[in-house]
Amino acid sequence: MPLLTVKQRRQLAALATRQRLPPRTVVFHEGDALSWVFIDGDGVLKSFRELPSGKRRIVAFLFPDDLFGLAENGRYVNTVRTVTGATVFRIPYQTLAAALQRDPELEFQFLSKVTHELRATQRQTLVLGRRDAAGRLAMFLIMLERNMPQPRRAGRIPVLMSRTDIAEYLGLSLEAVSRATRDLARKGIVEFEGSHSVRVLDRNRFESLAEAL
Amino acid sequence: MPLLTVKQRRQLAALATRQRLPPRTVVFHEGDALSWVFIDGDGVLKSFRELPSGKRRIVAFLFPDDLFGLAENGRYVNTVRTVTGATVFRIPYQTLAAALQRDPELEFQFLSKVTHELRATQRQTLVLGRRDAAGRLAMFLIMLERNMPQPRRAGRIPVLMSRTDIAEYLGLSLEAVSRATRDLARKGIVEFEGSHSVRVLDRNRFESLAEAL
DNA sequence: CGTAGTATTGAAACGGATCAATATCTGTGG
DNA sequence: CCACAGATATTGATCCGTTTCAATACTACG
Repeated sequence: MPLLTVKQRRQLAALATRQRLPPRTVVFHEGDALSWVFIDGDGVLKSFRELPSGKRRIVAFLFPDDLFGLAENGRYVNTVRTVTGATVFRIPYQTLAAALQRDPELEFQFLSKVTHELRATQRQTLVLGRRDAAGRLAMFLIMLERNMPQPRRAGRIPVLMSRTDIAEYLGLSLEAVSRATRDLARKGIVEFEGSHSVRVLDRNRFESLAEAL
Repeated sequence: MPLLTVKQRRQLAALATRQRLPPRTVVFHEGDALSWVFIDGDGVLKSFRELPSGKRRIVAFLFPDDLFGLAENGRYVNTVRTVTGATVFRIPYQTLAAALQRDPELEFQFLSKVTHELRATQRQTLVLGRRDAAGRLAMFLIMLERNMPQPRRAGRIPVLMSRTDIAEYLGLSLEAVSRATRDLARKGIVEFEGSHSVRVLDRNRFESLAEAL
């Protein structure tokens, strides 16, 4: 997933409004009328659904350049909320639809982005198919590593979200996530520096655990 | 998801090759070089991945009008194989890419299709997030019902795939699927007529079970 | 009609959920 | 700057459902 090209940025800038959002800000709610489509310029957000039982399932974490604002029948499908502070680009849906009809190249960028989201979601179904908490966590950490901004310092992965968020994403209880982190550390595969930074100690075992199932 | 319009069919017909495939035919393998993009015209297919452990995870079932042939770095991401006999439309990737650059309206149809696949995959993550086999199965059956061809005869849902396929899709063991079907039947929620057709007996309990988690 | 794949059922063990108690972190106001 | 409160995280003990292993039944196709 390359960053946006200069040209794309220019095209988008003409259509979009840039917006700075503090942490824990709701961008839109599930069921709201579709009015804008968004691109994450910077920061992490989560896209989730509230279930009838009161539980919450995070469908995706959104990283820079990710497209979001998926709708069905004119209504957003998920709620989106910032995790960290974030900058988003907001494009009125009607404006976007019109621009896409006019500009096939721009449209192709959007097609690529949606395809990218599709691949990411398919990968998540693989994660959720696993039965073991430690394996799911390892896959999650690798996903974070892939989405890490530039300076990837030797095996140090920043974990911007809470344990609860991770649990809701991995389909595990908070406790299971906590225990899985402890287990990975105990086995000497990773090391936690505070609860929001991980360092990979044994890359081989880390990756083979992730690819195990 | 509406069927293709007459116009779309005409556009596609100009680009695509129609192909009739017997049951259990591999369309392409994970890792093969991307050469065509496909649309299911008729019949059911499965898109899956072989895991290092030898296990298999079905990422999606494909129903009429579904687009498939997702690739990354020029290689297919999943293996696709027919479940029933099927008719597929096969479009050379290069031809398609060129056509999309020329025809924004056609491109928009593809954008819609990919978006549709994305929604479907997100729904599946919700299914996989559940812990109870019976609930997952109920959601699966409702998904089948939604994708059923025209003549939806009073609560009778044809189940074209094997128990094993269902298990690989739901992230359960074969045995768990078997027991879940038995449980749904025992509770009088559905009734099986042979193992490849279900009749919904108690629509209310059926749907509330599916929406439970 | 037989055989190979497919499905069902039972018994036991494992792993995660849940409940509950305690610990740690974060941000706010005194 | 420190103390406090609320949220977040860790750890322990028990329970429950699914996996696994194993044996048997079904069914579809040649």
